Amino acid sequence: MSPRNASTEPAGSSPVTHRLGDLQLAIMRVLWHRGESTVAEVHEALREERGLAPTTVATMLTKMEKKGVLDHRTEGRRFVYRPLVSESTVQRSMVSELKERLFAGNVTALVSHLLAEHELDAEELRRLKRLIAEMEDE
Amino acid sequence: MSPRNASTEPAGSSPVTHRLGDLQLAIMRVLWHRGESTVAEVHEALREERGLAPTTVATMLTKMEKKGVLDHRTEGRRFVYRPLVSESTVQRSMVSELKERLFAGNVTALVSHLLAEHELDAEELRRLKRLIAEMEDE
DNA sequence: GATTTAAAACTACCATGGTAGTACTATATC
DNA sequence: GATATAGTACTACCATGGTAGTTTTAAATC
Repeated sequence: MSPRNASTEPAGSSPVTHRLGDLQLAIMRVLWHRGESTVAEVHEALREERGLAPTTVATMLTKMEKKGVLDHRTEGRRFVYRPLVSESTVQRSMVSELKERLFAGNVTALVSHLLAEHELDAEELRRLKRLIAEMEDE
Repeated sequence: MSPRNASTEPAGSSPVTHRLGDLQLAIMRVLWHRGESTVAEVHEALREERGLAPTTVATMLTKMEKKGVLDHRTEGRRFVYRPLVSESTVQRSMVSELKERLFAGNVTALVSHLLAEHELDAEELRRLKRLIAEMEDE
């Protein structure tokens, strides 16, 4: 149940930008949750929220494999896909990109924006305050 | 010096997603800073960091105008462009999108991620704590 | 062994962002 | 008035994300 799945990070990987589109992210989410999945399983997992053709999912998986964010092995006649980049890596790189592009790299500006424009309730504020406090005494 | 520039927000505008690419953002930044600019001025402003052909900038401006994020008036034979969406609107919509896609809409999760993975120094932490405090007594 | 069938391979589109060359046009200049 | 010129218009390409149909292949079943 540990969120840090270091094994999904290849050692000497190229400086891939890990920028993923919407469907790609949805697919990765499935794989991150399940560890690995066949095309049919991914398709089924996305059925409700997207209702895509199975071939669409398969095509995307192929493209993503070429891109290096996932991998597959063969099991009988099915492909079993597995993520090659961790969720936190993708989060880090996509958040960094946004931070750079939209806030000139200023983390504080981004956090301020979040506090000001994305309503947090009292509970959430308290939780964040605690988090910052923990951050501080380290 | 007020960051809330409501005048750049059209009243009954369509629910445009305000998703901008990298160059588009760079161009908007120029316009946000200068208020308005000719093609040549935008081109010049981006010369150092990008070194694009003038026509590239012009083409992009045309595409962006069709998309509705900016506008132009004619001055002599030059076009003078002006933003139609404010920086904070674009920030809000792009940050929201990322939050949705990557953190299942959970603001706190995103902020936590920022605190954990994007090193803030003591000063920044203090500033954020103050911000949260202000947020709380309102 | 013949046939159904499930799975991947291949191919094809479309939209958008990014990049830029070429064509046109209307001033400014000689 | 002819010409140089500055600016926009038009056209074209490429990459990537998204979507899916058609073809091939190999295994399962009769």
